[in-house]
Amino acid sequence: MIRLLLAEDHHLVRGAFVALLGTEPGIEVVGEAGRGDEAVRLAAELRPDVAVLDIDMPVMDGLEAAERLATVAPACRIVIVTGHGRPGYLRRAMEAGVRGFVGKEHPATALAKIIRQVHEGRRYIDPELAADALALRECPLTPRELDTLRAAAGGAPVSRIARALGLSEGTVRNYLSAAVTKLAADNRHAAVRHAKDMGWL
Amino acid sequence: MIRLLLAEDHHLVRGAFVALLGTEPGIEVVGEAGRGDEAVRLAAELRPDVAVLDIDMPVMDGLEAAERLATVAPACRIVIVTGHGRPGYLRRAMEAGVRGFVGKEHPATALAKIIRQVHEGRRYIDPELAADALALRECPLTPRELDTLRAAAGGAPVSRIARALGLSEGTVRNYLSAAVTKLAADNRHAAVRHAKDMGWL
DNA sequence: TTCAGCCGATGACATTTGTCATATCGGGGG
DNA sequence: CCCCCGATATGACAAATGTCATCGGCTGAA
Repeated sequence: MIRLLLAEDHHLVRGAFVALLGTEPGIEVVGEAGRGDEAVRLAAELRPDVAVLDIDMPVMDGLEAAERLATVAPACRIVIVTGHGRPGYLRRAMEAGVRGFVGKEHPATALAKIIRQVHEGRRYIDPELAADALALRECPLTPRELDTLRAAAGGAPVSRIARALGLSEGTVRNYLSAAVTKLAADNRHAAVRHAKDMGWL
Repeated sequence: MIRLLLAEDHHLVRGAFVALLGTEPGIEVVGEAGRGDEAVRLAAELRPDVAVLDIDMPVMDGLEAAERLATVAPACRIVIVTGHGRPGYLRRAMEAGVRGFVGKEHPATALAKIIRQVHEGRRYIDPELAADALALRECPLTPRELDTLRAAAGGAPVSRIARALGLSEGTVRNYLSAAVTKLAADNRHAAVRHAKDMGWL
Protein backbone atom coordinates (compact mmCIF):
# COMPACT_ATOMS: atom_id res chain seq x y z
CA MET A 1 0.00 0.00 0.00
CA ILE A 2 1.43 3.38 -1.06
CA ARG A 3 0.78 6.07 1.53
CA LEU A 4 0.14 9.32 -0.30
CA LEU A 5 0.18 12.98 0.71
CA LEU A 6 -1.76 15.35 -1.52
CA ALA A 7 -1.13 19.10 -1.68
CA GLU A 8 -3.29 21.31 -3.90
CA ASP A 9 -4.74 24.68 -2.99
CA HIS A 10 -8.10 24.32 -4.71
CA HIS A 11 -10.25 22.34 -2.38
CA LEU A 12 -12.58 21.22 -5.14
CA VAL A 13 -9.72 19.91 -7.24
CA ARG A 14 -8.06 18.31 -4.27
CA GLY A 15 -11.23 16.48 -3.37
CA ALA A 16 -11.53 15.32 -6.95
CA PHE A 17 -7.98 13.98 -6.89
CA VAL A 18 -8.77 12.08 -3.72
CA ALA A 19 -11.76 10.53 -5.49
CA LEU A 20 -9.62 9.70 -8.50
CA LEU A 21 -6.83 8.09 -6.49
CA GLY A 22 -9.12 6.59 -3.88
CA THR A 23 -10.45 4.14 -6.43
CA GLU A 24 -6.93 2.94 -7.21
CA PRO A 25 -5.91 -0.27 -5.51
CA GLY A 26 -2.67 -0.02 -3.58
CA ILE A 27 -2.88 3.72 -3.05
CA GLU A 28 -4.13 5.37 0.09
CA VAL A 29 -4.38 9.12 0.61
CA VAL A 30 -3.21 9.65 4.17
CA GLY A 31 -3.03 13.42 4.21
CA GLU A 32 -4.26 16.54 2.39
CA ALA A 33 -2.80 20.03 2.41
CA GLY A 34 -3.87 23.31 0.82
CA ARG A 35 -0.52 25.07 1.17
CA GLY A 36 3.12 24.15 0.84
CA ASP A 37 3.99 24.73 4.49
CA GLU A 38 1.07 22.55 5.54
CA ALA A 39 2.37 19.83 3.25
CA VAL A 40 5.84 20.00 4.82
CA ARG A 41 4.40 19.82 8.32
CA LEU A 42 2.15 16.90 7.43
CA ALA A 43 4.94 15.03 5.66
CA ALA A 44 7.16 15.29 8.72
CA GLU A 45 4.35 13.94 10.82
CA LEU A 46 2.84 11.29 8.58
CA ARG A 47 5.94 10.05 6.74
CA PRO A 48 4.11 9.32 3.49
CA ASP A 49 5.75 7.24 0.76
CA VAL A 50 4.88 9.70 -1.97
CA ALA A 51 3.82 13.37 -1.98
CA VAL A 52 1.92 14.86 -4.88
CA LEU A 53 2.46 18.64 -4.87
CA ASP A 54 0.78 21.27 -6.95
CA ILE A 55 3.13 24.17 -7.74
CA ASP A 56 0.64 26.97 -7.53
CA MET A 57 -0.19 27.33 -3.85
CA PRO A 58 -0.39 30.35 -1.55
CA VAL A 59 2.11 31.11 1.23
CA MET A 60 4.56 28.41 0.14
CA ASP A 61 4.51 26.98 -3.37
CA GLY A 62 5.02 23.35 -4.28
CA LEU A 63 8.59 23.79 -5.46
CA GLU A 64 9.73 25.32 -2.20
CA ALA A 65 7.86 22.58 -0.35
CA ALA A 66 9.69 19.98 -2.44
CA GLU A 67 13.04 21.57 -1.58
CA ARG A 68 12.23 21.43 2.14
CA LEU A 69 10.91 17.92 1.97
CA ALA A 70 14.29 16.78 0.67
CA THR A 71 15.71 17.48 4.12
CA VAL A 72 12.62 17.06 6.31
CA ALA A 73 11.41 13.77 4.85
CA PRO A 74 14.10 12.46 2.48
CA ALA A 75 12.43 9.08 2.12
CA CYS A 76 9.35 10.69 0.62
CA ARG A 77 9.36 10.59 -3.18
CA ILE A 78 7.82 13.64 -4.81
CA VAL A 79 5.57 14.14 -7.81
CA ILE A 80 5.07 17.73 -8.91
CA VAL A 81 1.87 18.70 -10.72
CA THR A 82 1.68 22.02 -12.53
CA GLY A 83 -0.97 23.92 -14.37
CA HIS A 84 1.14 26.25 -16.49
CA GLY A 85 4.23 24.75 -18.00
CA ARG A 86 6.72 27.49 -17.26
CA PRO A 87 10.16 26.21 -18.18
CA GLY A 88 12.42 26.75 -15.20
CA TYR A 89 9.94 25.06 -12.92
CA LEU A 90 11.15 21.72 -14.16
CA ARG A 91 14.77 22.70 -13.64
CA ARG A 92 14.10 23.79 -10.06
CA ALA A 93 12.16 20.60 -9.40
CA MET A 94 14.99 18.44 -10.70
CA GLU A 95 17.48 20.27 -8.50
CA ALA A 96 15.22 19.54 -5.53
CA GLY A 97 15.40 15.83 -6.30
CA VAL A 98 11.81 15.54 -7.49
CA ARG A 99 11.14 12.25 -9.27
CA GLY A 100 7.86 12.93 -11.02
CA PHE A 101 6.77 15.99 -12.97
CA VAL A 102 3.45 16.17 -14.84
CA GLY A 103 1.34 18.93 -16.34
CA LYS A 104 -2.36 19.18 -15.62
CA GLU A 105 -2.92 18.54 -19.33
CA HIS A 106 -1.75 15.00 -18.75
CA PRO A 107 -4.35 12.19 -19.12
CA ALA A 108 -5.90 11.53 -15.74
CA THR A 109 -5.76 7.78 -16.06
CA ALA A 110 -1.97 7.86 -16.08
CA LEU A 111 -1.57 9.52 -12.70
CA ALA A 112 -1.85 6.40 -10.56
CA LYS A 113 0.65 4.63 -12.76
CA ILE A 114 3.08 7.51 -12.42
CA ILE A 115 2.72 7.48 -8.66
CA ARG A 116 3.50 3.77 -8.54
CA GLN A 117 6.45 4.23 -10.84
CA VAL A 118 7.88 7.02 -8.70
CA HIS A 119 7.27 4.99 -5.57
CA GLU A 120 9.43 2.24 -7.04
CA GLY A 121 12.24 4.74 -7.36
CA ARG A 122 11.90 5.36 -11.05
CA ARG A 123 11.34 8.78 -12.58
CA TYR A 124 8.59 10.19 -14.73
CA ILE A 125 8.88 13.48 -16.58
CA ASP A 126 6.00 14.73 -18.71
CA PRO A 127 7.48 14.51 -22.22
CA GLU A 128 5.65 17.65 -23.26
CA LEU A 129 7.21 19.72 -20.51
CA ALA A 130 10.58 18.04 -20.82
CA ALA A 131 10.77 19.15 -24.43
CA ASP A 132 10.15 22.77 -23.40
CA ALA A 133 12.80 22.54 -20.73
CA LEU A 134 15.41 21.21 -23.11
CA ALA A 135 14.97 24.30 -25.20
CA LEU A 136 15.60 26.38 -22.08
CA ARG A 137 18.58 28.67 -22.26
CA GLU A 138 20.68 29.74 -19.34
CA CYS A 139 19.60 33.07 -17.93
CA PRO A 140 21.83 35.76 -19.47
CA LEU A 141 21.06 38.35 -16.79
CA THR A 142 23.30 39.26 -13.87
CA PRO A 143 21.82 39.02 -10.35
CA ARG A 144 21.33 42.76 -10.06
CA GLU A 145 19.66 42.97 -13.44
CA LEU A 146 17.26 40.30 -12.25
CA ASP A 147 16.57 42.20 -9.03
CA THR A 148 15.84 45.30 -11.01
CA LEU A 149 13.55 43.49 -13.43
CA ARG A 150 11.71 41.90 -10.54
CA ALA A 151 11.16 45.30 -8.97
CA ALA A 152 9.94 46.61 -12.31
CA ALA A 153 7.21 43.99 -12.53
CA GLY A 154 3.88 45.55 -11.74
CA GLY A 155 4.64 48.72 -13.64
CA ALA A 156 6.49 50.76 -11.05
CA PRO A 157 8.24 53.84 -12.45
CA VAL A 158 12.04 54.00 -12.36
CA SER A 159 11.97 56.41 -9.41
CA ARG A 160 10.19 53.88 -7.19
CA ILE A 161 12.39 51.00 -8.33
CA ALA A 162 15.46 53.04 -7.50
CA ARG A 163 14.13 53.83 -4.04
CA ALA A 164 13.14 50.22 -3.44
CA LEU A 165 16.59 48.95 -4.33
CA GLY A 166 18.57 51.82 -2.89
CA LEU A 167 20.11 52.65 -6.26
CA SER A 168 20.36 55.80 -8.31
CA GLU A 169 17.81 56.20 -11.07
CA GLY A 170 20.53 56.19 -13.67
CA THR A 171 21.81 52.84 -12.49
CA VAL A 172 18.34 51.37 -12.58
CA ARG A 173 17.92 52.54 -16.13
CA ASN A 174 21.26 51.04 -17.07
CA TYR A 175 20.25 47.68 -15.64
CA LEU A 176 16.86 47.76 -17.26
CA SER A 177 18.37 48.77 -20.55
CA ALA A 178 20.86 45.91 -20.34
CA ALA A 179 18.07 43.46 -19.53
CA VAL A 180 15.91 44.71 -22.38
CA THR A 181 18.82 44.41 -24.78
CA LYS A 182 19.81 40.93 -23.64
CA LEU A 183 16.25 39.66 -23.89
CA ALA A 184 15.65 41.40 -27.20
CA ALA A 185 12.47 42.93 -25.82
CA ASP A 186 10.71 46.14 -26.85
CA ASN A 187 10.78 47.56 -23.35
CA ARG A 188 11.12 46.49 -19.77
CA HIS A 189 7.52 45.36 -19.45
CA ALA A 190 7.91 42.96 -22.32
CA ALA A 191 11.24 41.95 -20.79
CA VAL A 192 9.54 41.17 -17.49
CA ARG A 193 7.02 39.01 -19.24
CA HIS A 194 9.69 37.22 -21.22
CA ALA A 195 11.80 36.55 -18.14
CA LYS A 196 8.76 35.22 -16.33
CA ASP A 197 7.95 32.89 -19.20
CA MET A 198 11.48 31.57 -19.17
CA GLY A 199 11.31 30.94 -15.46
CA TRP A 200 14.06 33.43 -14.66
CA LEU A 201 12.02 35.69 -12.48
CA MET B 1 -30.50 10.24 -13.41
CA ILE B 2 -28.90 13.63 -14.06
CA ARG B 3 -27.03 13.67 -17.38
CA LEU B 4 -23.94 15.83 -16.95
CA LEU B 5 -21.56 17.57 -19.35
CA LEU B 6 -18.15 18.46 -17.98
CA ALA B 7 -15.88 21.13 -19.46
CA GLU B 8 -12.44 21.77 -18.00
CA ASP B 9 -9.23 22.31 -19.92
CA HIS B 10 -6.86 20.44 -17.64
CA HIS B 11 -7.20 16.83 -18.53
CA LEU B 12 -5.92 15.65 -15.17
CA VAL B 13 -8.41 17.77 -13.28
CA ARG B 14 -11.24 16.81 -15.59
CA GLY B 15 -10.52 13.16 -15.06
CA ALA B 16 -10.49 13.73 -11.34
CA PHE B 17 -13.87 15.44 -11.51
CA VAL B 18 -15.26 12.50 -13.42
CA ALA B 19 -13.99 10.22 -10.68
CA LEU B 20 -15.48 12.47 -8.02
CA LEU B 21 -18.89 12.68 -9.66
CA GLY B 22 -18.87 9.14 -10.97
CA THR B 23 -19.24 7.82 -7.45
CA GLU B 24 -22.35 9.92 -6.90
CA PRO B 25 -25.64 8.11 -7.30
CA GLY B 26 -28.04 9.77 -9.70
CA ILE B 27 -25.35 11.58 -11.65
CA GLU B 28 -23.91 10.38 -14.93
CA VAL B 29 -21.17 12.15 -16.87
CA VAL B 30 -22.26 11.84 -20.48
CA GLY B 31 -19.69 14.13 -22.08
CA GLU B 32 -16.33 15.78 -21.51
CA ALA B 33 -14.83 18.84 -23.19
CA GLY B 34 -11.52 20.60 -22.92
CA ARG B 35 -12.61 23.86 -24.56
CA GLY B 36 -15.70 26.04 -24.54
CA ASP B 37 -16.54 25.51 -28.17
CA GLU B 38 -16.30 21.78 -27.73
CA ALA B 39 -18.69 22.05 -24.80
CA VAL B 40 -21.22 23.96 -26.88
CA ARG B 41 -21.02 21.42 -29.68
CA LEU B 42 -21.39 18.50 -27.31
CA ALA B 43 -24.29 20.12 -25.46
CA ALA B 44 -26.19 20.61 -28.70
CA GLU B 45 -25.63 16.99 -29.55
CA LEU B 46 -26.06 15.29 -26.18
CA ARG B 47 -28.70 17.52 -24.58
CA PRO B 48 -27.37 17.12 -21.05
CA ASP B 49 -29.45 18.19 -18.05
CA VAL B 50 -26.60 20.10 -16.45
CA ALA B 51 -23.28 21.46 -17.74
CA VAL B 52 -20.38 22.15 -15.42
CA LEU B 53 -18.08 24.69 -17.07
CA ASP B 54 -14.68 25.85 -15.97
CA ILE B 55 -14.08 29.49 -16.87
CA ASP B 56 -10.43 29.28 -17.75
CA MET B 57 -10.31 27.41 -21.04
CA PRO B 58 -8.45 28.09 -24.29
CA VAL B 59 -10.15 29.18 -27.54
CA MET B 60 -13.53 29.79 -25.89
CA ASP B 61 -13.85 30.34 -22.16
CA GLY B 62 -16.61 28.99 -19.95
CA LEU B 63 -18.50 32.26 -19.72
CA GLU B 64 -18.80 32.63 -23.45
CA ALA B 65 -19.82 28.99 -23.67
CA ALA B 66 -22.52 29.64 -21.06
CA GLU B 67 -23.83 32.57 -23.07
CA ARG B 68 -24.05 30.43 -26.19
CA LEU B 69 -25.63 27.53 -24.39
CA ALA B 70 -28.48 29.80 -23.36
CA THR B 71 -29.61 29.82 -27.00
CA VAL B 72 -28.21 26.50 -28.23
CA ALA B 73 -29.45 24.34 -25.37
CA PRO B 74 -31.75 26.45 -23.20
CA ALA B 75 -32.95 23.44 -21.21
CA CYS B 76 -29.45 22.80 -19.97
CA ARG B 77 -28.78 24.30 -16.52
CA ILE B 78 -25.29 25.61 -16.02
CA VAL B 79 -22.83 25.51 -13.15
CA ILE B 80 -19.73 27.66 -13.53
CA VAL B 81 -16.54 26.68 -11.75
CA THR B 82 -13.73 29.17 -11.46
CA GLY B 83 -10.21 29.09 -10.12
CA HIS B 84 -9.54 32.76 -9.51
CA GLY B 85 -12.39 34.73 -8.07
CA ARG B 86 -12.18 37.69 -10.36
CA PRO B 87 -15.13 39.92 -9.63
CA GLY B 88 -17.00 40.60 -12.84
CA TYR B 89 -17.06 36.95 -13.77
CA LEU B 90 -20.03 36.41 -11.51
CA ARG B 91 -21.86 39.33 -13.01
CA ARG B 92 -21.33 38.04 -16.53
CA ALA B 93 -22.41 34.58 -15.49
CA MET B 94 -25.62 35.87 -13.95
CA GLU B 95 -26.42 37.81 -17.11
CA ALA B 96 -25.99 34.59 -19.07
CA GLY B 97 -28.60 32.90 -16.91
CA VAL B 98 -26.14 30.64 -15.10
CA ARG B 99 -27.71 28.99 -12.04
CA GLY B 100 -24.65 27.74 -10.17
CA PHE B 101 -21.37 29.52 -9.47
CA VAL B 102 -18.64 28.02 -7.31
CA GLY B 103 -14.97 28.70 -6.71
CA LYS B 104 -12.42 25.94 -6.80
CA GLU B 105 -11.79 26.68 -3.12
CA HIS B 106 -15.20 25.22 -2.40
CA PRO B 107 -15.36 21.93 -0.47
CA ALA B 108 -15.40 19.08 -2.94
CA THR B 109 -18.08 17.13 -1.15
CA ALA B 110 -20.61 19.88 -1.84
CA LEU B 111 -20.34 19.76 -5.62
CA ALA B 112 -22.75 16.90 -6.21
CA LYS B 113 -25.31 18.54 -3.96
CA ILE B 114 -24.98 21.79 -5.87
CA ILE B 115 -25.46 19.99 -9.16
CA ARG B 116 -28.64 18.36 -7.89
CA GLN B 117 -29.89 21.65 -6.54
CA VAL B 118 -29.28 23.40 -9.85
CA HIS B 119 -30.90 20.55 -11.72
CA GLU B 120 -34.04 21.09 -9.68
CA GLY B 121 -34.12 24.66 -10.90
CA ARG B 122 -32.76 26.28 -7.80
CA ARG B 123 -29.67 28.46 -7.72
CA TYR B 124 -26.41 28.21 -5.87
CA ILE B 125 -23.89 31.04 -5.60
CA ASP B 126 -20.66 30.57 -3.69
CA PRO B 127 -21.14 32.93 -0.73
CA GLU B 128 -17.44 33.82 -0.75
CA LEU B 129 -17.53 35.01 -4.34
CA ALA B 130 -20.93 36.63 -3.96
CA ALA B 131 -19.51 38.82 -1.21
CA ASP B 132 -16.67 39.95 -3.49
CA ALA B 133 -19.10 40.71 -6.26
CA LEU B 134 -21.25 42.87 -4.04
CA ALA B 135 -18.24 45.01 -3.26
CA LEU B 136 -17.58 45.32 -6.99
CA ARG B 137 -17.44 48.78 -8.41
CA GLU B 138 -18.63 49.51 -11.90
CA CYS B 139 -15.83 49.70 -14.43
CA PRO B 140 -15.21 53.38 -15.20
CA LEU B 141 -13.62 52.70 -18.58
CA THR B 142 -15.31 53.01 -21.94
CA PRO B 143 -15.26 49.97 -24.25
CA ARG B 144 -12.54 51.42 -26.45
CA GLU B 145 -10.41 52.29 -23.46
CA LEU B 146 -10.73 48.69 -22.38
CA ASP B 147 -9.78 47.43 -25.84
CA THR B 148 -6.72 49.64 -25.80
CA LEU B 149 -5.69 48.53 -22.33
CA ARG B 150 -6.13 44.93 -23.34
CA ALA B 151 -3.90 45.43 -26.35
CA ALA B 152 -1.36 47.15 -24.11
CA ALA B 153 -1.08 44.14 -21.83
CA GLY B 154 2.12 42.31 -22.59
CA GLY B 155 4.13 45.46 -23.00
CA ALA B 156 3.51 46.28 -26.64
CA PRO B 157 4.63 49.77 -27.67
CA VAL B 158 2.02 52.31 -28.72
CA SER B 159 2.87 51.88 -32.39
CA ARG B 160 1.95 48.19 -32.32
CA ILE B 161 -1.22 48.79 -30.32
CA ALA B 162 -2.28 51.40 -32.84
CA ARG B 163 -1.69 49.02 -35.71
CA ALA B 164 -3.49 46.19 -33.96
CA LEU B 165 -6.59 48.31 -33.34
CA GLY B 166 -6.46 50.29 -36.54
CA LEU B 167 -6.20 53.59 -34.69
CA SER B 168 -3.81 56.50 -34.88
CA GLU B 169 -1.04 56.55 -32.30
CA GLY B 170 -2.36 59.77 -30.86
CA THR B 171 -5.76 58.24 -30.23
CA VAL B 172 -4.20 55.25 -28.54
CA ARG B 173 -2.25 57.51 -26.25
CA ASN B 174 -5.37 59.46 -25.44
CA TYR B 175 -7.23 56.31 -24.48
CA LEU B 176 -4.36 55.00 -22.44
CA SER B 177 -3.94 58.33 -20.74
CA ALA B 178 -7.65 58.40 -19.91
CA ALA B 179 -7.46 54.87 -18.52
CA VAL B 180 -4.40 55.65 -16.44
CA THR B 181 -6.08 58.74 -15.04
CA LYS B 182 -9.36 57.00 -14.26
CA LEU B 183 -7.59 54.14 -12.51
CA ALA B 184 -5.20 56.49 -10.71
CA ALA B 185 -2.26 54.41 -11.92
CA ASP B 186 1.32 55.50 -12.50
CA ASN B 187 1.37 54.29 -16.08
CA ARG B 188 -0.46 51.97 -18.41
CA HIS B 189 1.27 48.86 -17.16
CA ALA B 190 0.13 49.51 -13.62
CA ALA B 191 -3.29 50.32 -15.07
CA VAL B 192 -3.39 46.97 -16.86
CA ARG B 193 -2.58 45.17 -13.64
CA HIS B 194 -5.21 47.11 -11.74
CA ALA B 195 -7.90 46.47 -14.34
CA LYS B 196 -7.04 42.78 -14.33
CA ASP B 197 -7.34 42.62 -10.57
CA MET B 198 -10.74 44.24 -10.72
CA GLY B 199 -11.92 41.81 -13.35
CA TRP B 200 -12.43 44.48 -15.97
CA LEU B 201 -9.99 43.10 -18.47
C1' DT C 1 -33.97 69.67 -30.83
C1' DT C 2 -30.41 70.14 -27.80
C1' DC C 3 -26.99 68.25 -25.08
C1' DA C 4 -23.95 64.99 -23.18
C1' DG C 5 -20.84 61.42 -24.02
C1' DC C 6 -18.16 58.38 -26.80
C1' DC C 7 -15.22 57.84 -30.89
C1' DG C 8 -11.42 59.30 -33.51
C1' DA C 9 -7.96 62.60 -34.73
C1' DT C 10 -4.22 66.33 -34.43
C1' DG C 11 -0.63 69.22 -32.37
C1' DA C 12 2.12 70.83 -28.59
C1' DC C 13 4.51 70.05 -24.52
C1' DA C 14 6.60 67.91 -20.32
C1' DT C 15 8.13 63.75 -18.43
C1' DT C 16 9.79 59.20 -18.51
C1' DT C 17 12.41 55.76 -20.73
C1' DG C 18 15.97 53.70 -23.34
C1' DT C 19 20.67 54.01 -24.98
C1' DC C 20 25.45 55.11 -24.89
C1' DA C 21 29.94 56.71 -23.33
C1' DT C 22 32.50 56.95 -19.55
C1' DA C 23 34.27 56.67 -14.70
C1' DT C 24 35.53 54.45 -10.17
C1' DC C 25 35.91 50.49 -7.20
C1' DG C 26 36.62 45.44 -5.93
C1' DG C 27 37.30 40.82 -6.66
C1' DG C 28 38.93 36.74 -9.21
C1' DG C 29 41.65 34.37 -12.76
C1' DG C 30 45.58 33.84 -15.49
C1' DC D 1 50.49 41.77 -10.99
C1' DC D 2 47.31 42.94 -14.47
C1' DC D 3 42.99 42.53 -16.77
C1' DC D 4 38.26 41.78 -17.05
C1' DC D 5 33.80 41.93 -15.26
C1' DG D 6 30.10 43.25 -12.36
C1' DA D 7 28.21 46.92 -9.44
C1' DT D 8 27.40 51.64 -9.26
C1' DA D 9 27.28 56.26 -10.84
C1' DT D 10 26.91 60.54 -14.06
C1' DG D 11 25.81 63.15 -18.09
C1' DA D 12 23.91 63.60 -22.61
C1' DC D 13 20.75 62.59 -26.09
C1' DA D 14 16.99 60.35 -28.60
C1' DA D 15 12.73 58.05 -28.52
C1' DA D 16 8.54 56.75 -26.29
C1' DT D 17 5.01 58.03 -23.28
C1' DG D 18 1.66 60.83 -20.71
C1' DT D 19 -1.07 65.00 -20.62
C1' DC D 20 -3.85 68.61 -22.38
C1' DA D 21 -6.58 71.48 -25.46
C1' DT D 22 -9.34 71.19 -29.28
C1' DC D 23 -11.81 69.59 -33.22
C1' DG D 24 -15.66 67.11 -35.86
C1' DG D 25 -18.93 63.24 -36.28
C1' DC D 26 -22.33 60.34 -34.29
C1' DT D 27 -25.92 58.58 -31.11
C1' DG D 28 -29.03 58.25 -27.43
C1' DA D 29 -31.52 60.53 -23.78
C1' DA D 30 -33.95 64.47 -22.00
